[in-house]
Amino acid sequence: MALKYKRIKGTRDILPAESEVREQLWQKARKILLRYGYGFITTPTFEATELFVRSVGEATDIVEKEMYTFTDRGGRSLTLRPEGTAGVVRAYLENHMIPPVKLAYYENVFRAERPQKGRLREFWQIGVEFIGAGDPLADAETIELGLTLLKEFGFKELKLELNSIGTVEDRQRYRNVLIEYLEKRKDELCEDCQRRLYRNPLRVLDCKIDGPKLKDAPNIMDYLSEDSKRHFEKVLEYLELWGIDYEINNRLVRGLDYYTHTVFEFKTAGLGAQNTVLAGGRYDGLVEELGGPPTPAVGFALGVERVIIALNLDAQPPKPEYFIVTHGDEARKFAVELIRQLRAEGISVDMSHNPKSMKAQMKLANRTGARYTIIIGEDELSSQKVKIRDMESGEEKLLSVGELLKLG
RNA sequence: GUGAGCGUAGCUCAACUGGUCAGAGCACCAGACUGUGGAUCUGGGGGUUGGGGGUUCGAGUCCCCUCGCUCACCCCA
Repeated sequence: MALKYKRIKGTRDILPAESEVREQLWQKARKILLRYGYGFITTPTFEATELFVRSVGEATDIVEKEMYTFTDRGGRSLTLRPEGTAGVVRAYLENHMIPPVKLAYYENVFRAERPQKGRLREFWQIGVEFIGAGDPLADAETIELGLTLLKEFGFKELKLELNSIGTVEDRQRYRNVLIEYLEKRKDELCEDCQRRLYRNPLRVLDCKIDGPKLKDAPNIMDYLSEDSKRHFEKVLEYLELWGIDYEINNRLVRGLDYYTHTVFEFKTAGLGAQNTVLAGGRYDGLVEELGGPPTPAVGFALGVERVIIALNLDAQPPKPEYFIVTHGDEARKFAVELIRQLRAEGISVDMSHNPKSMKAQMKLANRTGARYTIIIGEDELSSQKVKIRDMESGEEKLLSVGELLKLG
């Protein structure tokens, strides 16, 4: 194959059939989001680099090595958004929105990772941000909304894992204790974890190699403040009230620094190593971090491609209702006018734009999947009728243009 | 960034230990059917076997480099 231009690694072409799948997912999501009081927002694809460094966190992998950052012609450092929350919070502040406010989006995000199953460099997320609500009910509702969306998409087997990482202070306290604990076992840790020990000690517990060995590691629950604990318990109470199954995973950590208190992930089979389809949590410090007043918030994002892969979704590309086949120059001219009228009436109809044999036109008609073929030739012109052929049954009947238009 | 596997027509794949091995099916186009698709038959276009170098009388087939794809690690949706 000697193609001159190819897709950039980790990007995809979304063809007509998959476009239908995505549209269906988004329509389902929209319907439910409206039910929960969400409005929709679209923010720019790129923002000032500093916005993401500030919100996602300087020391996170996303910021350190996964951002598509470039300098524009004015010498400003810009970045293709690696996630959706930062831009939405920025827009919330910039547009002086009044809390509480619920904002949902469907947008592409970019991360320069090595692609693999369920992981792309450009991928799409459906996300929600509930800004200005600090009550545990908001956490619980957000989780319940995520579950509702996934069920609506068709998921049957889902595992909800959740944890609380408390406030920034709680986490700092826990971090210190954990580092102390890990330092004593430094020699037993794998290479990666020795490196992670000071940078991201919470991650060590999640390590596939070392995690299981550290059964007696300090538990974050023991280091949460009373308020934090109570908040988390309230969240669990609501989930139980609604009969939502969950599993507490005290080693669940998120890769973005802005999270506080509740963090959660929905996992599923069929995704290879990337088994999380939806993840999120509370981020009470972010609005303030970005220059606003102290404002609690909670949200999540789900990976559209992961949903499609996990559920093995597909759909038919759109088909026209009619396809016009002509014989002779006069008939073609007649068809050109007819097709315009039909389309003006809202009917989907197409024809061959290159003059071809009737056989070739019929083949094209067949391939487009049209329900009916409209055949126009000398006979039809002289009788002022067109022949409608049912492509399924092969039945044909003559109709006047007026009758055809009425039929729709 | 690290590791493993794979790269032959648009697609799915053949070609024994290096020797008519550059093929098949599907798809596409045309004809059989000078006004009719999806079936059948016939024919046609399309590949510098990802690219470069090497070994050899001779290389998709062996060696090296390179590019690309896939999966996994890391991390994440």
